[in-house]
Amino acid sequence: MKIKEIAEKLKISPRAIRFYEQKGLIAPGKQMHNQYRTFSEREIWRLQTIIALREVGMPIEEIKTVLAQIEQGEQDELRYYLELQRSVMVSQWVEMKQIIETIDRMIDLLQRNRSLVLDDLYRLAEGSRRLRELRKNWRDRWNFDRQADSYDERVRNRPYDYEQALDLTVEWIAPKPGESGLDIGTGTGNLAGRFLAKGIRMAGIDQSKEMLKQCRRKHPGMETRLGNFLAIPYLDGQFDFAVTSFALHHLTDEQKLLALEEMRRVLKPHGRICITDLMFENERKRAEYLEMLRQQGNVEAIRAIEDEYYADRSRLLDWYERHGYRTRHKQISELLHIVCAVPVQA
Amino acid sequence: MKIKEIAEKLKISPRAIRFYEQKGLIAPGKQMHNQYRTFSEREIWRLQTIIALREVGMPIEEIKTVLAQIEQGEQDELRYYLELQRSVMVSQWVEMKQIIETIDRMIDLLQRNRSLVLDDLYRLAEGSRRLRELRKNWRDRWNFDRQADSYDERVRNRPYDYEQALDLTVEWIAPKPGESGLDIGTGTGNLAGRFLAKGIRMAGIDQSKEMLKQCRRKHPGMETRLGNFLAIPYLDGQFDFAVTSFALHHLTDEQKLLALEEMRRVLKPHGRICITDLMFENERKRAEYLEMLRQQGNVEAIRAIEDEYYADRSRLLDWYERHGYRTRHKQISELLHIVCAVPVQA
DNA sequence: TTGCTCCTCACGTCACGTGAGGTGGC
DNA sequence: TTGCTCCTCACGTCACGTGAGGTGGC
Repeated sequence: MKIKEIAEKLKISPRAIRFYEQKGLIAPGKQMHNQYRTFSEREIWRLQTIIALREVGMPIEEIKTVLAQIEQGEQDELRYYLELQRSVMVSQWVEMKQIIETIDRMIDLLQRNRSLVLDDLYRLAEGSRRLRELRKNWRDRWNFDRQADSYDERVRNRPYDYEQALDLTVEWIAPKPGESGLDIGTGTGNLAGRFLAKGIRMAGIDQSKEMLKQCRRKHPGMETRLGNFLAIPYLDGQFDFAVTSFALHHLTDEQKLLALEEMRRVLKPHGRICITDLMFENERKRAEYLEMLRQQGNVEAIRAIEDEYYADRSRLLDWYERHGYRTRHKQISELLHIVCAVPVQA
Repeated sequence: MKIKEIAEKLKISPRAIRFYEQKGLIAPGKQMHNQYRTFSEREIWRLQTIIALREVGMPIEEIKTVLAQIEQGEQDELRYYLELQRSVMVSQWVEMKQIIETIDRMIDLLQRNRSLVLDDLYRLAEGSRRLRELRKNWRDRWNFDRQADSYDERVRNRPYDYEQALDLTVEWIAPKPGESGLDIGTGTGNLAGRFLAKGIRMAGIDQSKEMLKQCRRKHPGMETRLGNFLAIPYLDGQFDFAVTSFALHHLTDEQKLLALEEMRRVLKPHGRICITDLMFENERKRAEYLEMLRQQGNVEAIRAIEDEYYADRSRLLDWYERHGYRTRHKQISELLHIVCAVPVQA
């Protein structure tokens, strides 16, 4: 088959095909005397795969990697790359929605004021940018992939009442038969597993591929997706409840609020949220606690706290109140709290 | 002020500022001997405006136009360009959601099949592309802006029972106090006006700026937005009902189904939809009608029909059924039908 | 003299689109 | 000879990022 023929068959341009060749994704044969390209069956399925992956926005270099892995029989990698691509697209999708909301506010502003309010427009843009950067700055600072093997063990050795907290989380959520829930930052699935044991359908997201691998091994019935807390890889309104344990302290307080918004987005209208994590009652308690550690000379503990972002519980409660939730909370141990929220029925 | 100072103040790069100068958006003074740029108050507010509009994705050439118009006192144009930008962003947002759904399906496929199914992936991508092109191919073929002045008059002269159809639409929707509705392709607001008269909050979208201008004049209390039927410029779940009259026949039958999906997206869970438009009961009736016209030698009427896309009512009803709606319909005159749909309560 | 700020080219990004100019087979 | 398909450069896109190499003022 010559280039024009497949170009028409696959509905792409000959130029695109040549470009893929130039980038090393395909290597069609060339006729000796006139350099015409000839395409074999193998080149054609390669092209089809390229087109399929380009359609969902995957960059050419990544497609190249995927093709090589397929040829080596490592076909599971394809799924991984698609999951990665999904999380990229969801991030953009969430950002785009935020931009649309910003435009809405700008137009609203122009409509309400008779005089021109360019200053206010600029201020709206500044807010929008700040949100964008909050999202962008959330990176995998802690290298979860390498932690995956030893995670369960390390967590078990922690001084707080891990098991008890997870049990209470399930109790407070009180899942009903037929409901389905989402566990944000599911890790190896310790919290989600408790819901699964009660026959509840569960999905879990995590930023670490390795964590999810272990999670799938431990809980084959669970759906797992690779994704970002600030751009949860689900469309709107899918779950009856969302839970998260020992994950949110990786986000700054501002990012935590974005994460709450994201949780709300993927929940059904009356979906409930439960956060089980390390936190302080408020800023004052945090200061007092740090002061105590300083007097004890416990430099290690101080560093541990300052390295992450233990929540300010009062800010969480405040957010819930402003967004029409009724909350319930309990301090499990020195640093461990549970905060559960249910929307007030309209 | 020198370049580094404002760059820091406005949180952009000096390079960006120079670039805006090169593109003619700003013209800072330059010091004689060393060519250093100096920025006056005027340049600073220009920069702020540029930043605000860039933040929402407006291209530089458009920003240039907007800036020129603001300086000439035509400040209403800014709102128009923001509306345009919103409709662009919403289109991309809707497309991106579709791509995410395609990725979801691809991953699902890979999970379910043990062997590699590259063929099926390609087929999914083909479907995705087809939808993209359906959206893209929808253009303003009829130049509504120029029709705006004479629209009401021309419509009134049409042979079908315009007024009666609109009245029945309102009756069937049966709006309750406190509800809010959306009129797709509102034109000069003739249908929306009937709801407004009953004290119902209404929003209207149209592809024509001029139509909307007239609409706003006729109905000051109505919210109007510039936008595309296939990417309605509202976020999800905003309205109790959606109506559309004499608009959908500008879309092909396939595009009509996309438009229905878009309507459903912006409706609350139990939102209802009413379509009042030119259509045929089914393909057979359409053929018979055209045959009749042919026998009458009515070339004019045949051309009018073939130039647009009168709906196939059976396909609409079919779509509603598959998506869980109960429908009710009536033929008003030879070509004019009303189809009303309410979701079956779960 | 050194460090700092500013300047002007000019190439790179990403996935192609779009010519220009030329060759081989019917 | 003419028309068609194919080929290889090579520049353009969009909004900047990133040097390189150089100048003016303290």
